[in-house]
Amino acid sequence: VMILRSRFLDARRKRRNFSKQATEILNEYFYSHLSNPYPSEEAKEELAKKCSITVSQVSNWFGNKRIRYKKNIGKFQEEANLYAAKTAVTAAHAVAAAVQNNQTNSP
Amino acid sequence: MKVKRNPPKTAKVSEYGLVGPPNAIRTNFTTKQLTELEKEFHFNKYLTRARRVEIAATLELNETQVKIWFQNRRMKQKKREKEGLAPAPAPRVAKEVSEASDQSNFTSPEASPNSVSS
DNA sequence: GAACTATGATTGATCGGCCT
DNA sequence: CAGGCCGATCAATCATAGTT
Repeated sequence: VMILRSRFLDARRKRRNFSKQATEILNEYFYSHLSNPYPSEEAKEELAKKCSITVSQVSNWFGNKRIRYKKNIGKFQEEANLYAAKTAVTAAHAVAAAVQNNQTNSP
Repeated sequence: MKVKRNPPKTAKVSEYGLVGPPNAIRTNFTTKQLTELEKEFHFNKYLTRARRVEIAATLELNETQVKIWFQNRRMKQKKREKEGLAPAPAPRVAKEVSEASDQSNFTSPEASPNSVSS
């Protein structure tokens, strides 16, 4: 009878899911840094700005993501591949642009 | 009560090798304990050795638990202060999908501890 | 519309670093 | 050198939003 679960002191816990694009940005960072998914304070601030959320929320997101990812890597495999591919495409575009720029610039 | 990890700062955490101390129970503080701790915190943000011993005895907690509670509590407060002071960047995200993001954020942090024991 | 899942937030506790 | 604090993180859990 001592184990009381009067833990609902969190009236402010009115959570709101992040926008689709915010999640997109966060996942992109997470999967492109999968070997070390620990954004620096600066990186967090940047992400926060891009996602229109607070730095704390970015921290929460990464904290949850890291734990949940390692808890069940399999469940996130699909997602991982998806973002890996996306990053690859982005990189390819960057390379292409660089090449183009190099050609028009070198006599 | 130990969860050995290896959060790499200057290394890689590649394989999240399961660290496995079988025991690691997260003690649940009772409402009374939390109330007392909170009360003490508002009196002093920092504890003296003597006060810590006293509180630990009164609430039936380790000195470590009391110490840690205060540390966490201070961090919590700091976070709150920081959060509550600059939440209104109103960048017109003039793009496609973006629902109304209302943030009734004002300078009113704490709520009242309600203990509605059944 | 209940049952289940996804997800953001909270928090006791640990880790490493720094300071006293 | 021991002990405390800070900052970041973990890990389990809560409560709600979104699915089925």
